[in-house]
Amino acid sequence: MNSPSVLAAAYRAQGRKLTPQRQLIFSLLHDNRTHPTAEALYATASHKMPGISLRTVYQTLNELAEMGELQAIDLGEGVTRFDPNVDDHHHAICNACGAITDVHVERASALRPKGVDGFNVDDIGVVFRGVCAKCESSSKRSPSPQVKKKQVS
Amino acid sequence: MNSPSVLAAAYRAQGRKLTPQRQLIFSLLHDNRTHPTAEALYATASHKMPGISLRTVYQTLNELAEMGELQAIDLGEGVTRFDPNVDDHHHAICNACGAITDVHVERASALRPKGVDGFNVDDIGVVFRGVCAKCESSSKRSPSPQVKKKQVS
DNA sequence: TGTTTGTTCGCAAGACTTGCAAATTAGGAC
DNA sequence: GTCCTAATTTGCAAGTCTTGCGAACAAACA
Repeated sequence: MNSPSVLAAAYRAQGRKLTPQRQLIFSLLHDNRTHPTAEALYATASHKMPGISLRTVYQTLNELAEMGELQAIDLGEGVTRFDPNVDDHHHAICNACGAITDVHVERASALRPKGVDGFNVDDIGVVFRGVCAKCESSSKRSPSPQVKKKQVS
Repeated sequence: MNSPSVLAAAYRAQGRKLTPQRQLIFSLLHDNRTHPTAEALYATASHKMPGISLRTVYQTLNELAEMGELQAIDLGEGVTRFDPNVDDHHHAICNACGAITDVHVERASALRPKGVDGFNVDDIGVVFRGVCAKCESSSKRSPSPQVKKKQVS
């Protein structure tokens, strides 16, 4: 995602207005690697700007996604998460703590589906599920499950 | 997924009852490659057994998923789909017609996430998005978009 | 400062799934 | 074949996440 100032310019260039709400959301998203949900961003935003509405957060996130400034991702949790990282990347999800990490996968773009003829691939998504280093080490003392149901496959 | 008769035995072995509703669902799922949603199965089931409830369909599907007889998959459409194919496989989704196809991916299990240390991979899911052969050829005459938002990445 | 749009906000509504309690029934005993 | 008991099925209400809508508001610009 571009920096808040670049986004501000992009918004103006498109005839969109630069409101305090939008600017706040830009800043909260900048360099954010937590893959927040709209609710999570709303919680943080409310802290800095009491009164901002969840509706506005959703709206701004959708705008940014449409503009290609961020990626809306759905990992099968029932909620949409937003990722400011729009470079080519994939995700690793910890089954214990739920943390989502952006990862690179070598030669991922070279993967091809077998068993289906003439399928024209536009996009490839790889999702790793497992246990992150932090949970791996702490689980030696206290296991902490956290996943509800089988997801993306 | 096992055959209806094997499932029947498995159910009895677990002290579960073999109801007509369950048997019907077993048969509808057998060799089903459409990745149906609960609603879709309910529609078909209702046809053969008027009065069956959507609640029962959901319940039975969840049971089967827990038993490992089928896989609940969420491709980010907002609905859960069920796949009787529990072998190691991945999915190709047509952005035009929405069809979901089971596919194999060579060396998929050898993929590793880069950029995250000590992540212990349990499961890898690959999703291909693009246009299937059928839509590819028909689009030469009539384009037919169908996707709402960006999904699994 | 005034005007014009684009925005924000709050609430209702929509889609999908599950919780719950009452009515029903499969499966085993007699 | 008849009973009994625990598992199931049902229908409805409730819960979660996200969007539609209309009124009030404010950024951008003359």
